[in-house]
Amino acid sequence: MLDASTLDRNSPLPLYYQIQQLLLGTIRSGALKAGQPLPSEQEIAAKFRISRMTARQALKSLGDMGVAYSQRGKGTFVSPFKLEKAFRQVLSFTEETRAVGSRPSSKVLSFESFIPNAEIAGALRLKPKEKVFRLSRVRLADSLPMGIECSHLPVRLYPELDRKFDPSTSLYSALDEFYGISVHMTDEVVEAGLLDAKQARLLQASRGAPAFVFTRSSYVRSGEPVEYVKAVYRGDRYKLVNRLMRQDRNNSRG
Amino acid sequence: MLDASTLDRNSPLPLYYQIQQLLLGTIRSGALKAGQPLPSEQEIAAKFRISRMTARQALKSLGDMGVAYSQRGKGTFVSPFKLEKAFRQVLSFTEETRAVGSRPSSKVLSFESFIPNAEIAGALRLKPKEKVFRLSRVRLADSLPMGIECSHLPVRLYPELDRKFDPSTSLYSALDEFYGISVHMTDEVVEAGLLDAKQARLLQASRGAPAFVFTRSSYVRSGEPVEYVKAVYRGDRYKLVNRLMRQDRNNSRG
DNA sequence: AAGTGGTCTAGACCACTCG
DNA sequence: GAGTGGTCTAGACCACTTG
Repeated sequence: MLDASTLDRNSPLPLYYQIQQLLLGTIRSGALKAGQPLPSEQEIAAKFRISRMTARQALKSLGDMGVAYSQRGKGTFVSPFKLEKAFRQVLSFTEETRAVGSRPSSKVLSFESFIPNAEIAGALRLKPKEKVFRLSRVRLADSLPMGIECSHLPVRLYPELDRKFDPSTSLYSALDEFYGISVHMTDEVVEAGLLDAKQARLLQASRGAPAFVFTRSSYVRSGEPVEYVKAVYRGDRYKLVNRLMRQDRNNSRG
Repeated sequence: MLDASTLDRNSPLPLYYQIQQLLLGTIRSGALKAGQPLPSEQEIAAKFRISRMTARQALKSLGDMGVAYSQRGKGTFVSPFKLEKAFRQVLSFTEETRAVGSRPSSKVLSFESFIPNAEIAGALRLKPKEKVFRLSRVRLADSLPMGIECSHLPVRLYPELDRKFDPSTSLYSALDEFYGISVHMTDEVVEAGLLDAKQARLLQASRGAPAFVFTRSSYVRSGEPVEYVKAVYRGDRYKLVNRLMRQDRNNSRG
């Protein structure tokens, strides 16, 4: 396995990345378990006949991914934390629901364009009288109503979205596919609240039942806001799972 | 500013880190704004008379911190996202409260050791009949009750904690100082619920008011669990602020 | 003393972007 | 074509950990 012949020097994939994938494979296969040492930088460099800096880059990339961690003088070890699970990323309802093994679906309540109020216009940094699409949907997992989501999307960024987007599919996929806009970051505020009468009816729950209230602003890498969401989820069917890391002292000493 | 003389080659701090700090300073001072280009790798290397790889490491570290991002062929730019704020890290109540400019305090409800139930013992991976400390506190910000926290800590890891720890100080600081144990990661489950009669009384709120219910397991880097917390927070005084990043394609192509 | 990761050098070739 | 970041080399010295 750890052999120079397994590397393809003509591949467009960099050498460090090919090695990263090999090491990732041995970890995922279970051959290397949590806490066990990975091959050292010197060992990798020798076996693959590459420079130590390249071997180091492969191990470093595993560290950046959270799959391994290094200790000076000791070695590099498999991290006990599987961040493939439970790490909270920007996920659409579709992705999130599939990730837990359920089947996502939607019931569209409304899909229209209009000039929004100051809260929405401010969050999306709209010009005066600029329009947005508003897409309101009940979200279901395995046909059980989970929550109500109300997305606001600037018409300027998504011309003819109402004709191009099939609401039975993932909104994020459509935005990426049709407009080349992919969300890089989302800021989310979560509040604890109670369902009002209308929400309770749509979610087939009791009025006054506990609920999560989400307000989300999403941005592309340049910082431009591209979506503003208000959502209410049933407190009895929805849990938040967060993984929080302590500040890493590597790059911010002191 | 960008001058070889500003680097200290005898410092124990690495050169790339000194450069990182200089660049961070120009960004924090506002001299370099979101979206503007940082000096290129070649430029930094020339001005500081260091190798390009070292200049690259400085820029890379800013990228890892989320302060900047690089585009092949174009340059490295200041990220529009200030992750110094709102990025959700492992923070104690003390740290979190101070971060928003309020004064944290606590009222200790109980502090005792006992053999816990299966839920707690399982989360902390205790041996049969192994004891834990349980520290129950009402948490206050500027003297307003915010929530009730109930920490469980294995006695094995923290001998004589009940004598060493001053409950008016930060628990995390004490664990680090007295036992060299520093939390690396926390998995958190958040549920939406309602205050029961006892909780409402302790929090000076109404029974049935909306609330957050937290269950947190904290680990050191090796994966060993070191704390298990159950907490209830007032829904009207507490908000969760999360920052979610979309999966980065850098180190996990495909 | 031997092995480990952390830093650093002085080059090199490449793919990409932009004018 | 000039400038940028991405990758890679073949060395080097250091601090740290362990037997």
